[in-house]
Amino acid sequence: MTQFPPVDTKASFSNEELEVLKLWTENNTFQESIDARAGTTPESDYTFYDGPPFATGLPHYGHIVASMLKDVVPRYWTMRGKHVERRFGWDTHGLPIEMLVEKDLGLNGPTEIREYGVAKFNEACRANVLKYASEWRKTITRLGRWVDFDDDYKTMDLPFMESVWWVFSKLWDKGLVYQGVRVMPFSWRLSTPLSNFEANSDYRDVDDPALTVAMRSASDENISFLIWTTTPWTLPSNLAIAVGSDVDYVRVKVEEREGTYWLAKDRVEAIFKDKASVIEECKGAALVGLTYKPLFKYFEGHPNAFKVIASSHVTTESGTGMVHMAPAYGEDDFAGCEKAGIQPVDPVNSEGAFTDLISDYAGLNIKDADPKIIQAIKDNGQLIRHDRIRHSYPFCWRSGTPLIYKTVPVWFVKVEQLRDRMAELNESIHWVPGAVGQKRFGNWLKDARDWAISRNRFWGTPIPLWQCGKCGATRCIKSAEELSKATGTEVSDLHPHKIDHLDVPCSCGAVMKRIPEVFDCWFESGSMPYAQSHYPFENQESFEGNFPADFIAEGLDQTRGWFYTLLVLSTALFDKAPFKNVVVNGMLLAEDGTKMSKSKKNYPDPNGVIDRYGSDALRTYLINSPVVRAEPLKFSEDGVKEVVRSILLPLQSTWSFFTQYANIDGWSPNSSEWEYPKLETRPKLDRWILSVQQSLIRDINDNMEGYYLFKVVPNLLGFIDHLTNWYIRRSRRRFWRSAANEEGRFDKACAYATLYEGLENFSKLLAPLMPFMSERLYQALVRPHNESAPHSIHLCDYPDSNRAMIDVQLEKAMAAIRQSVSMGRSLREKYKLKIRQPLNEVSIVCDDPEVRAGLKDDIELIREELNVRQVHILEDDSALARITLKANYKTLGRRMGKNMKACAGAIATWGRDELKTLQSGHTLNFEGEAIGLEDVTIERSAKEGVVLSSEEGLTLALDTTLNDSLIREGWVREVISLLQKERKANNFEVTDRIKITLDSSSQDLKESITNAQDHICAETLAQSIEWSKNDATVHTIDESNSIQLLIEKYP
RNA sequence: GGGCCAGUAGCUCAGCUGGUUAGAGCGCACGCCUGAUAAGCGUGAGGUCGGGUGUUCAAGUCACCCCUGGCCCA
Repeated sequence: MTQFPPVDTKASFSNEELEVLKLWTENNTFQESIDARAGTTPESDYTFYDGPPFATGLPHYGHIVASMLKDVVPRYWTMRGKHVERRFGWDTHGLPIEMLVEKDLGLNGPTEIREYGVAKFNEACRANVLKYASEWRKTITRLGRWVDFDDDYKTMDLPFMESVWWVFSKLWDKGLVYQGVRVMPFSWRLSTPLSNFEANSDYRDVDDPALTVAMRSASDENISFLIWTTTPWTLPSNLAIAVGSDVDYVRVKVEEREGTYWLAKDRVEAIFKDKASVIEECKGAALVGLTYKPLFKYFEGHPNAFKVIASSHVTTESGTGMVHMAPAYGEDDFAGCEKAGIQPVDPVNSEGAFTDLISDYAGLNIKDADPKIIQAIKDNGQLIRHDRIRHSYPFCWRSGTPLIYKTVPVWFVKVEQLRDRMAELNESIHWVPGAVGQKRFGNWLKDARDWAISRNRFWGTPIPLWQCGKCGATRCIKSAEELSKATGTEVSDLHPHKIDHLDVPCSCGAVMKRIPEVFDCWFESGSMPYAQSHYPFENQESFEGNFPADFIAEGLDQTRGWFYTLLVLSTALFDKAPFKNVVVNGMLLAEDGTKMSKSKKNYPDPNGVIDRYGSDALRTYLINSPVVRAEPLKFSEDGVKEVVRSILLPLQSTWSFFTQYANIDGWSPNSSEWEYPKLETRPKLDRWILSVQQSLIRDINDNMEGYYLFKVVPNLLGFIDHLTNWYIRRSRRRFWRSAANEEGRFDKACAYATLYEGLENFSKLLAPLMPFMSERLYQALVRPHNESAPHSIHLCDYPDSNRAMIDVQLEKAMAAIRQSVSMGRSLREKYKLKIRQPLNEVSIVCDDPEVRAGLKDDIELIREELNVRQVHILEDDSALARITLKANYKTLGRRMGKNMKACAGAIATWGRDELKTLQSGHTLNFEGEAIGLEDVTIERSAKEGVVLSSEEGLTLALDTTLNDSLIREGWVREVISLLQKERKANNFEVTDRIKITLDSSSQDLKESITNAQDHICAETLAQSIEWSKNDATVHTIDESNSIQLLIEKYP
């Protein structure tokens, strides 16, 4: 009869996982895991927010890491009894999809999109944005992530967009929204601002004019300030000169030139070679406030302008160290002038031509105007140098024209006003790792600036502001219904092309039109807590009961992204932090440390890795990597393989071992044939492994509750070592031996019960991390024998540590035993004595009486492991080791101070006598200070044939002398081992009986074997041993003895 | 240019509020057990803790400066 399904150790983990997926789908297990925990109290709810990804490409490792975190934590809390809803989110608006669609349609920028038709364009975006959604679903599901794809949220859904409007309207009502300008990369060819990302995508090396221009002091015609620029067209808009406060400046007289010039000291040689002589020198701060005559007349009299101002961005690496400031055309210029109270002027239109403000060049493209401007300065005598420079400059990646930086009107949210409160609320968030929240995020909050939330694009949530062309009134529309009422038109879609034709009547009698901008898509993802539930239009109660989220997870790059926008909006709306716990993951790099790159193919396809090693292995590899501590991970397929080797295979092997023997013995947890022994009646080894397991459960729960996920796998590895390399190894014989008598049968029952409980608990511990392997264990071991057990492990409760089962003394003693065995092996290695060679005795010395008692209690175990006839546990090691004492710097350091070195020197001369004094409770004196037992550490040096492990306070000596009896016993062990190997080589079942035929030329060996015949037969399940000549392989036992052996199955 | 993180064995990483023999895994060398497992087990070699200066009786750990790499911002 088979109680447990046999384990196919040849099967691939990946294929077995597919079976598990099938099981979950058939039983609708995910949904049940949520429903089963649905409680009536808010405390039973655990809220998780999914940060929405963009599905404009296939999921890569970064998404897989995030998905894994977003699965492990919710699974854990579900098993802890929480009701955890998990809705998948999609980011659907914004540039990534617009760019793809532009490319598909062969369009170039806003002008062409308008010609093509915004409606058609937007519908194309809508149709394409979820192109990869099914691939995503497939990969994420295969990874084992449980998340609801059916009840997902998309930022382009009407309810979502309507909630975004509501969020915005709240900000509007609170007076947190205003219109301003911002300097952005701008393509005059396409008449549109670009994102920084776009501006970075096409840098080219180009030649540009580099002008050094003299700005004449307003008070003294003969003094000039030297500025430098590569964009002559910005000179008519110059409004200030910036200097660095701490930079050294000089005024110089130059050979063959009239007047004197101010410039940075470090730049004199670069500009004037050796022709300049210094007249005056000072720090930049001393120049601030000096005034100069405008280079052109167009903006004469501009308030606060034409002064020297201080700015932190000034360097002396190029130019003159005095920076030309045209605030409309550079971000630094803008910021510097804003501080100095200088409003920007912008005489360039959106096609890149000068406006009427610059009367001489009106209508001329700025690049075409460059030569004329240069000529004008030259004619004035203010052009000091005219060079050409080759530098890297951004180009419009669409039209191939040079970009300019230019102010554009933008809608802002007043984040600066919320800044302090945001920092306070941030304190309440549990960040993992902590430094990301305190340092990186905290610093970012400290100098947060107002947030530009508008974009001049098409596919997005429109900003719901309508403005009157006549009176200038602005109205914020708060819902689809309000828009319907105001316009008398049914509204079922809020996208710009569906509503922009709707005019809202103004109280002045004219009509209001919607402003052209759409929201920055970060505004939408920051609105996600409200918008995914269509709050406040629906689900008011459930939202308010579950806000803020218990947990979110995203990558380090989201510090300025999602984490930030969530906090801004929740602070403004609810004065609350939007989430309580956040795990931040690092970036994934290719194995060589460079960025993962599709074109370089420097990383393996994720689906391929899952096919080869399975999702459990990939998940475990990732969660045990630096990436979970927000550090970068160099992804290595070998690392995934290593997880299979170090965790999955040992575990499978243990499972298979258990199954094999349980089926032979007909054991099952509720079998009427077998007694089920109480824990306290079981042998020490059993109580030990279960104690270790309870300690493990305690540690894992502590780490999971603190979201320290990276600490979990090392815990698991430690347990697997204890289980396989000690518990099972030590228990093998217990499973195997015949259970003929009462005692043997009871011991066997203990072993089965213990290993079974160990495996059951361990599989539950693994469940959140390795949902597949744990399910397989559960289905094979637990389900068939417990009708009331839930049908999936993921419906079970997570193990809670039973402190009563933890026996600290026992764990300590066992650690000492393992250490002793390891030391014994080390000595055998040193003296080339293999384990099969029995030895006379080993002595173990330990000064801790409790550990000593533990060792004594398990003397038989040590005897067996080290294959010695006698084990002595001793208190006094004077026969084995020399002793020196050493100062305990930690306790003495503070007391001794400068005397520490002398004191350590004195203690080093002490020996056994001094130690005895200290051990008897007395103290010794050093320069007036009393030194007690706590203040010294005992250092032992081994005598010959002895090893020491100071860590465990253990000393071990091995008697390495051999005699005839020991040698002969070794031969027998050797022969048994050869016979077992032979059984295995012949693929015999472990229960097969055999017949042995031996042949040897050595009379001594024959004699020894004959004397031990019964023992050999019992060990190898042999019915008989015969001697006869045969030509089997010759096995060497030692220099003078060899043997040939044959075995056959006994009929 | 700024903020943050990292730099420890050939590789990937631990190392608590400073305390004296700096650890683990992989790889390497050598060896070993086995009636679950060779995708096993053990032992060993291997480090001027990125560089410098300082604080201290004592620095991988604290401070300052510099170098290299990453993320974000400018």
